[in-house]
Amino acid sequence: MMRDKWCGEINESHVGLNASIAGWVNSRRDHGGLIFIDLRDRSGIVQVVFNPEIDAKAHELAHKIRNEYVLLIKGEVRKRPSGTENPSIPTGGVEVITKELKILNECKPLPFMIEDETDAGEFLRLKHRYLDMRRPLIQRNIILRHKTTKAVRNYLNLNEFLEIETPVLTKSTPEGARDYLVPSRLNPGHFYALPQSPQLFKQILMISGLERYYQIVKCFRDEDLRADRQPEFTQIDLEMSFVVEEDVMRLIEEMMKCIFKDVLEQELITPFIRLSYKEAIDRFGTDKPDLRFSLELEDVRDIVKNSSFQVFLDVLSKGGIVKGINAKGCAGYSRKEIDDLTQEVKTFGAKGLAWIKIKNGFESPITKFFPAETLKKLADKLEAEDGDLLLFVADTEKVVNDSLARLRNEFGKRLNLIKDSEYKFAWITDFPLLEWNDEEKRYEAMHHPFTSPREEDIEKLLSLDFSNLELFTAHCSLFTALKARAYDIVLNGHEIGGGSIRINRRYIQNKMFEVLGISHREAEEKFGFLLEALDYGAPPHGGIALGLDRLVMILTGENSIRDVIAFPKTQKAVCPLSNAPSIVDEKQIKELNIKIDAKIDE
RNA sequence: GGGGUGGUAGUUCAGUUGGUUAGAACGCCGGCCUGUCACGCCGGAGGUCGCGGGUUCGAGCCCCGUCCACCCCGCCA
Repeated sequence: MMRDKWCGEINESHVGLNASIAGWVNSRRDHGGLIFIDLRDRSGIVQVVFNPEIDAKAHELAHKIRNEYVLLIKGEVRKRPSGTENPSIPTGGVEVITKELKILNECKPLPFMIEDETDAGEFLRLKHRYLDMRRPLIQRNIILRHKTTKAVRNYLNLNEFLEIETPVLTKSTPEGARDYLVPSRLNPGHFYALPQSPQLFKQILMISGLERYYQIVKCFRDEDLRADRQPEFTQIDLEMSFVVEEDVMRLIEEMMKCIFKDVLEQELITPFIRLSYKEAIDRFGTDKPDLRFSLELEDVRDIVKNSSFQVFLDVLSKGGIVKGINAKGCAGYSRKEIDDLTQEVKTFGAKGLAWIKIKNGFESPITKFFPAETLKKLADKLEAEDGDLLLFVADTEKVVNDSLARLRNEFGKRLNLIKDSEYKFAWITDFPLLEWNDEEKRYEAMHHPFTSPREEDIEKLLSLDFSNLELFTAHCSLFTALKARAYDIVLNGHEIGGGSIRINRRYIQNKMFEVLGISHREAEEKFGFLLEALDYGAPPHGGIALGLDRLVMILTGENSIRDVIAFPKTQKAVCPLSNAPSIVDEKQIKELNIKIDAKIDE
């Protein structure tokens, strides 16, 4: 080994000893006589001193040292002279007096400075990710991610799970996200798909009798990006046989306990809160509520129907809803501030935002449509006090809930209702089995097509006739009443995972495909191997997949999963470091029997 | 596909009503400096104002288009 100590581990106990350390020059302070250098490696920073009276040669050489030069230093650990200690770093009581300096490599002037509080643009940071990742903050994130996967593996290994790999070159499936496709050279005109998740394979593993499977695995979805969505992302994927919902949820609760203990040294309280999908939507407007604060939505239909406010009445007559939220203490909001909030809800399709300020009475352009008694009831319902701002949205259920859920989160932040370092888990259960897709005019699986309906809904499902569209629509309410054996896990307002108990009987799976409008032939083509496997003694099974990137993002307190991924992509799914994707040689394309039909800017 | 914000020195930004030579800080280069740790002091270099077009006597600034980045909607079982 070139070195025998890490920079960050040097302390008072090493005083008087010789040490070899290596690392990068974090900063230099050249006094002409004495030269100080902060040397950094993964473990931390230690001050190195060059004194011409101790080693004139090293001192001379040290003049040319610049930031991020790579050095090997041999020297003596010394207590710093009294009064020159630096309490702001862990090694601040000591320093290394250089007796031998070796410059292992030089470094050009940097495109941006390497410091935790960098203000460099993100694109630049990603382009030079190797420099960005030298920042202790990013290193901390990467290390924390490692600790998380280590805790996961420890826990699952102890619980008889087997880590099993599944194919990356796999089959395109019709449901779900857009696939990334890989052309097959050996099979002209045929394509693999990169897996959106190992869903089918993990079910096959259960049918194979392997009982408990897990994998920390890359998944791929060719959809547009967000702060918490990358085209390739990592799941903690697991599946178990002979279990019901409760078993999977308990297992994950225990796993989270281990993660929090190992990674954050925190005790989690279990079981986590359980909310039905309906309750989550009713109270918070979303199936991923942030439970660190209350600020709940209130349904005010019954109250506002006693008004002459046509906007509300129209919505109600069309079967829409009206809900409100109380922005505590915001009665002082200006016209512009309310306009900005209105703009915010318009992105969800809301046509407007009704407001009432509580200021020694009711102040609002709409009060004239409301009898005094009705206003009083509204205020009571929203527990309004003097100084509050009441906000209402009237529209379809979806628009109202989406809009107010956003406002709720916004006010959670603005009103400082959210404590950092607080973690609120919840399980969301009792999801509808099906969801109407208005674009395709058909029902879709809310979770995925392999999710089992509730036991008591199976008979209902089987008895229904889906062959004709009219009956289909006539039975609308029946379909939406069907519940899935699915569960999502939510942490601080982020969906960090979801799973279900799967269908393990062929006839039920067949029926599901029928409901989803997937023809017998298509089902055979796309999922035939699973369907067939179901015929050969498929055990009851279920599982879950957790988004590792999102989980680690929350554990590190970051706002984007890009900060917890070593090599993330930009919003256009470009890797600024490698410049992928790129055009390829004509020859490569030809070998794949593919023709490009696109204008390409080189 | 849509909405929003941004793009000026290596970096982060400022740049007035369209008007002379486009500034600051940090970084970089040279010099001085033996207790600094945001070292200090003196001096210096550094610009295709994202790109293309237009309006104008004159554009970093106004208009049109385009590219890129970030946030959001759609989309993401």
